[in-house]
Amino acid sequence: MTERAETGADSEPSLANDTETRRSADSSERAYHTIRKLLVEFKLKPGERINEVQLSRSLGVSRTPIREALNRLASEGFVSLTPNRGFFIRSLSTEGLLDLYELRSIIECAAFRLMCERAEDSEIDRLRQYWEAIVDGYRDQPPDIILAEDEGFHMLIAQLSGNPEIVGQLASINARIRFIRRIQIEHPSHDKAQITSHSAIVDAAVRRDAENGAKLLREHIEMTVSATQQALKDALLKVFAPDNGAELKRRGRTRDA
Amino acid sequence: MTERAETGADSEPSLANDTETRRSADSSERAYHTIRKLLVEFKLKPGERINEVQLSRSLGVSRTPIREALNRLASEGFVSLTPNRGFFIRSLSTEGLLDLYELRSIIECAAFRLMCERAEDSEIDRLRQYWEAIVDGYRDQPPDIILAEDEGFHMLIAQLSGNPEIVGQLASINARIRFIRRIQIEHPSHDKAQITSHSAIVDAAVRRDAENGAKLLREHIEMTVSATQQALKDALLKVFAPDNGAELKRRGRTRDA
DNA sequence: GAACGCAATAGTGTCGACACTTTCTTGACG
DNA sequence: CGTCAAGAAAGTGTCGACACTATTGCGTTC
Repeated sequence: MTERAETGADSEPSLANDTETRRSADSSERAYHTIRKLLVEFKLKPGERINEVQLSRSLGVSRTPIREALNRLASEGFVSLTPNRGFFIRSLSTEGLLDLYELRSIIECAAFRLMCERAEDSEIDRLRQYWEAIVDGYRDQPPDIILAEDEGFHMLIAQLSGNPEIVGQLASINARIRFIRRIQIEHPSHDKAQITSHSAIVDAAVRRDAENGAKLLREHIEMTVSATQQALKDALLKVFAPDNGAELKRRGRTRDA
Repeated sequence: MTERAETGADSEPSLANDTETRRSADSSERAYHTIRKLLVEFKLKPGERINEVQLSRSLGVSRTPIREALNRLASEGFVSLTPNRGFFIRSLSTEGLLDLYELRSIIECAAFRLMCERAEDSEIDRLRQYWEAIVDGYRDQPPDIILAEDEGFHMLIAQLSGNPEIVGQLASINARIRFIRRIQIEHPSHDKAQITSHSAIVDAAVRRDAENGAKLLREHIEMTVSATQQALKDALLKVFAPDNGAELKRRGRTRDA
């Protein structure tokens, strides 16, 4: 689940992202991942209009797979489509972000409760092991790894809920807030509070203390939300500062991943 | 079925939309709605493979808009896509259905709580009015109307939560279980329990009793789930019985069990 | 007679082209 | 000078065609 291979490795997207629908490494699929990455990394800026021809040149494929990818991204809320004007990058306003985090919190807390009810002991133990295996070196990892590990932790809880719809839904939400999470991780406000939170959550899981665990989880998410808000402001400043983006708008192809 | 587009691509009155991203009445959009309707009405049977060429002939457009629609439907969980074999109609097994209902219950209960916290008095009153306006003739309406009214009731709660992500998510879930709901409405097991449930939920909303209302809502949904399971079995029997369906595949062979 | 392989067919994935719509440019008019 | 309109340019929406993959059907071999 945890989507590795998103950073540099271009050839193997793998990953069943929101449903368990498998896709191969055809152009359409690659386009999907590449564009999503561009969005997540702010290479394509919020509010901007997407030029299909330019994109298709950049990626070296025709417009057909580009449009298929964009349609998919539209269903997932990354971009929006206005009839005869094309796709626009959805600007994630602060309030929109809060809404997403709120939904995430709802779903994760419910997942935790279900996990406490249903999961086997061995599964709960897998959660414990997962966290213990990474907790030591957690802070020393590069941001991408921290991000993946953090996301993996939360996704594992979702999986242990036993409800694949929850897994899919959470995966979709995570994809949309991933760039924010990453920004937050790199921001100075990111500290070890995360670590203690996760450990406490694992403890609650082991004790099958649904009530407490859900509460911890909710607080954990709320905490990161407030930390994230400042990080978001800083990030937006950075993104719209001169000299940063604008590499995709050049006539020539942008070499990418 | 509802409409056919012949050679003349004239301006046609469009079709009702249901989610956030607005689209116009282009082929792609029409294809989306038409195919979704086919799915919802079991005209295309679960598990079946979708033949793009056949479909495009049926709808009188080329494969491109068909594929765009199918991609969208895939993101939403209606169909699945396997790499070089095409789109398949997702068979909603009983357990898959339970998962969906569970997710729905989670989200709706949360929405109710948020509504109790945040909604204006006037908004809560709108919910009350909505229900009171339809409760009298509720049982005498044709199934489609009952379905719409019921769905509208639940969607209104989602809207009053003030979180558009919740609204969108619930709308997507509703679309996927709509055909089941409809079947259940037509089934003898559908009775006035629905009505009393809804009324009690409205009462709780007016009192802003989040805890009680969420509980009622959960029980309400759980109740319909169990009622639905039997209805689903009956419906599947009906669908796979001879002489029904099979109008879209005129010259094909029907070779399944 | 059954398993295997090979040819023929059906079907998806992608492409380039074109029609139609929106946006930009330019020049006339007040 | 600013406004507006007509034409040009850019861009999306859809189409038909073709390459490549999966599947089916047929003939061969054991």
